[in-house]
Formats: sequence, structure tokens, C-alpha cells
Amino acid sequence: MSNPDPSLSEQQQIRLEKLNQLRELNINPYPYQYDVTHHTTEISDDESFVIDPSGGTENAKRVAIAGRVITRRIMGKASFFTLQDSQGVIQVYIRRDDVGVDEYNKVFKKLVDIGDFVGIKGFVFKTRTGETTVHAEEFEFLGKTVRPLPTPKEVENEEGEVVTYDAFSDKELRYRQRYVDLVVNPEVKETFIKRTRMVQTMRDFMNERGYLEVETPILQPIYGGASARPFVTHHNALDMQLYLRIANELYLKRLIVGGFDGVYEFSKDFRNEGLSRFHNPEFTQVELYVAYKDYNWMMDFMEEMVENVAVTLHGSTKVKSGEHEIDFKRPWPRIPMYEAIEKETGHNLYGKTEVEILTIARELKIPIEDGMGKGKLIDEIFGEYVEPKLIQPTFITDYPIEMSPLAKKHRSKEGLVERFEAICNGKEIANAFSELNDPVDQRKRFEEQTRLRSEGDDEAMTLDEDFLRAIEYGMPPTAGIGIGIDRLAMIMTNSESIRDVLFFPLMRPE
RNA sequence: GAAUCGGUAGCUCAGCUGGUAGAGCAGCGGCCUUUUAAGCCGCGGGUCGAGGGUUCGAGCCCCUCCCGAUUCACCA
Repeated sequence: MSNPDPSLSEQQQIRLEKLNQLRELNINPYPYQYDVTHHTTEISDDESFVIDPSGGTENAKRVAIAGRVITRRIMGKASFFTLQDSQGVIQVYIRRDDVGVDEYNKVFKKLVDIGDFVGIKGFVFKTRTGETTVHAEEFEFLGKTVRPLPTPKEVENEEGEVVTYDAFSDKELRYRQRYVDLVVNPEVKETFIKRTRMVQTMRDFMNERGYLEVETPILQPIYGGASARPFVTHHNALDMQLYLRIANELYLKRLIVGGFDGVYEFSKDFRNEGLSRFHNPEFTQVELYVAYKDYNWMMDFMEEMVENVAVTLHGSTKVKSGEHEIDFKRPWPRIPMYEAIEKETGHNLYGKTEVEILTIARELKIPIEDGMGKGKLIDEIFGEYVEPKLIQPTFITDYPIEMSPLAKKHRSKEGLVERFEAICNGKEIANAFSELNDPVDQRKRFEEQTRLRSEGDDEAMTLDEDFLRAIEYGMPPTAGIGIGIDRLAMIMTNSESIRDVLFFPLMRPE
């Protein structure tokens, strides 16, 4: 072995040595292309490929497949191995007398490892035990793996259940090395494909209705549109402090001012807060704003869109999530927030003063902190007593004005705004309102936020003078919504952590 | 930020009351032309998360730190 690097494991050193040996045999370990004719699943799903080789193979259909070797069973002059491509796996049968003595003995048996990429041309048959198998007539090396892959084994036991041995199951390693997780844990790929199909379904749904997909700034001089702490960055040439967006609401509303009927954006947002099973510092929302509509219309819209997602992904409005079965069938219950709180706590908070609500919060054993206004107190009571109980999709409507500086005053209920949150599986999945388009009122609300900030609420919104200027030019009646894509994806894929629906969740450095 | 559990071979894990670090898979050498966790014979592989302490002796006991998972608290 030439100059083995002692920092590498024995297996890595051996694989690097095999790489050299391939080159010495004039085999490029990293060739440029291979003409694939079929995916593994197209072959295993279609009986018409299968022939009986004893009747001659001249007229058999030929297939060319490519992928990784993931298991091997070498039996002297013939071998079986499992080849995995993007779609699935298929077994390959390879014999010395078909592919050539040197190719088989020197290359396949000695220099191919689990994880390596190979190309196979051949015909399809069934083994004695009935497994559809590609009989290799030509074998080509397509890429050397110099680091050993984890080697889980899937076995069907006598009850027909698939049992996995030696699974790559360490969550830390799976999140840090998602590429490996994707190779060896097939259900991971399924989850992410579902997530993408979910987004695709929503995008199609909005496009069909004529709404325009747009892009707005991620780097913002004033962050707004939500209550959260931002990430701060700096632009050198302008010597200017910038924030990574916490929401794109204020920009999309500027576009409604500009005259679009409907605009939406799948938006990566950034909030400088802790990590948990439900929170990653960067996360995805889709925000949609539609002119001349209100929050009642938006509830209809959301129900229909999300029901559509469930049916597209699962063929049913019912989706299994942990121990629950969630049914997205329309219509979803619509419950005013105060009614929901009264139902669970017995307290009707409507029209109560801040002091009265504080007393009730104490009685309900809500942890009280200084500077918690009326809105915050109500939100706490709701979060503690109501939200966790809402498993089936539910709209909670009509929030206190103190909690909602960008929402329009309720048309008939004093002190409330026309806002709803969609709650599902005990968590908020969407937040929407009839958008505030009265510039004078909006300025007052911002000023109130400024006051809260000066009292120490570091999540209060900053006054955005340019946004006010925009709506002073006039914004039509507008309905707006933000839907949490990660949270919805968790439900739709039965994932218990947000990390399971993010390819690369934030981790501490190794 | 707090509590609990965990970190041992490439992967999954054992490791007793503190007494020379183990298994299966993977790897290496050999046999094997329909196997399928293929099989059979043989072999190698370790900074036991890091550092310190107690001890004749530490994977194991004590202290500090690092990393992760879960739960709780804040936020979507």
C-alpha cells in the first residue's frame, strides 16, 4: 500500500488503494456518462421484461441500469448484488462466463465495494425463489466510493414483515450527513418527495386562480410583518445594517398597492430564536395576498387548498399523524377565539380590562412576566388551554386588536380584528387577516408597537415609513395569509420533528 | 436556558462488583455458477466524546467541558 494516511480508517485506506488499482487496470474510476435505459422500478413493476433464459435470450428485451451496489453475495464464479437507483432497487446476477474472466475476477470481485456506482446491461429473468433479477451481460464501473456506507439489511420475516437490521439510526449523524441518510433510509426520500409535491400542489392551486408568484427581498433595512427577533447583517458598500426577513408581508402588500390582484411567495424566513422540535431558525412560509377579498373568503380558500394537498398526497382527506387521524375534509370548524377560551376555561374575556384579564390569568396559573399586555395575556391563556386540544383542523377567529397590528378592525366586534389562525395537531399552521388598509389606523398601530418596544418588548414591530407611504397611495380591501410549510409538511408526512422535513436542519458545528 | 438519557470498531450494539476492550454486519485472504441478513474456513480493525482526579489498576467511580436526543420554557 502506497503511503497510507494514518488518519483514515483501515477501510478508507483499502478503498483508496482499490482506486489506484482501477487506474492501473486502465479503468477510469470516475467516467463521464452512461446511457441508462430503465429505472429499477420500471423493470420490477413490468412482468413483460421477464424471460425464461432456458428458451434462449436472443430476443429478450435489453435493459441498461445504473446505480449503487448496496449488498453483495459472491458465490465463486457467479454473484448476486443489489443495485439501487433513484427509484428503488433491483437484484443483479453476474457471472464470470458472461462478463469476462478479468472483468469478473479482477474488477467486480476485488475492486467493487458497497456504495460504488456501476452500470449493467442485460436481460431480465426470475430466480428460483421468484425474484426479478437483471442478468448482466455487460458491466461498467461508474464511480468509486472511498468511504464505507452504513450497511443496513432489510429482511422479510416469516410473518411477511420487513425487519431492518443495523439501520443507520443515529439521529445526529442522520441530520449532519443527510446524503447518507437519503442513500440508506428509503423513507427519508419519500418524506421529502411528499414535501415537494405538497408545495407543487399549492403552487398549482394558486396559479390556476391567476395569482402571481413573486420574489421579494430577503435582506431588508427594516424587518416587519411579524413579531420576532431578527438576524442582523451588514452591507459593506453601503455601510448599512440589514436584517434577514422575518416575514415578507409588508412587501407583498406593497405589490397589492401596485395593482396585482393576487401575489404569493414561498418564502424562507429567519427568526433568531431557539431550536426545538417545532422551530428551526430558517423556515418556510407561503404568504398570499388577494385584492378585494376578506378573511372569510381566505378561510374558504385555505380549506380547499389544504384539502387538495391531502388528497393529492394520500388519496384521501384523512392523514395519519402520530396517534391521531386528521381529516382535512371541508368545512373546518370556525370558532371565535373568546368562545374557544370560554369553552375550555369557563372565562369569557370579551370586553374585560387588562387588570381583569391579569387576575384570570393568575387564577389559571399562567406564568406572568412584566410588560405582558392584554394581547399577550390572552395569547398565553389560549396557547395553554385551547391550542393543544385542537387536533382536527380548526379556524380560530377574531383576535384582540392588541395582538394584531397589521389586521383590520372587526366590522362588528369592538376591540377585535378580522384575523384567523388555522390550528391543526395542536399547532398553528396558518395566520391570516383582512389586511389593514387604513393608513391612519396603521400609523397608530405602529406607534403603539413603538411604545411597546420602548417598554422592553423586543419582538414589537418597527414603524416602516415606506410601507405607510405605500398604503397612503391606497390599498384595496385585501385578504392575506401565511401558511407554515414546514409545520404542514410535518403533518402531511407524519413527522414528529421539523428536522425530519428539512434536508439540512441547523446543527451546532461538529 | 433547565431536567433526563446517551456518545465504545465503518454501521448497530454488548461490556458484570473497577482487573489485559467484545459480537453481528461491513473489511481482508481462501472455497463456492440461482443467492437473498447467502454459506463455510481463517485474519485484521479501537484517542471507549475531550480533559482532569481517585486508585496498584478506570470504558466503568468523581469533577469540568463538548456534542446529540427527548421533555419543559419563548417563538411559526
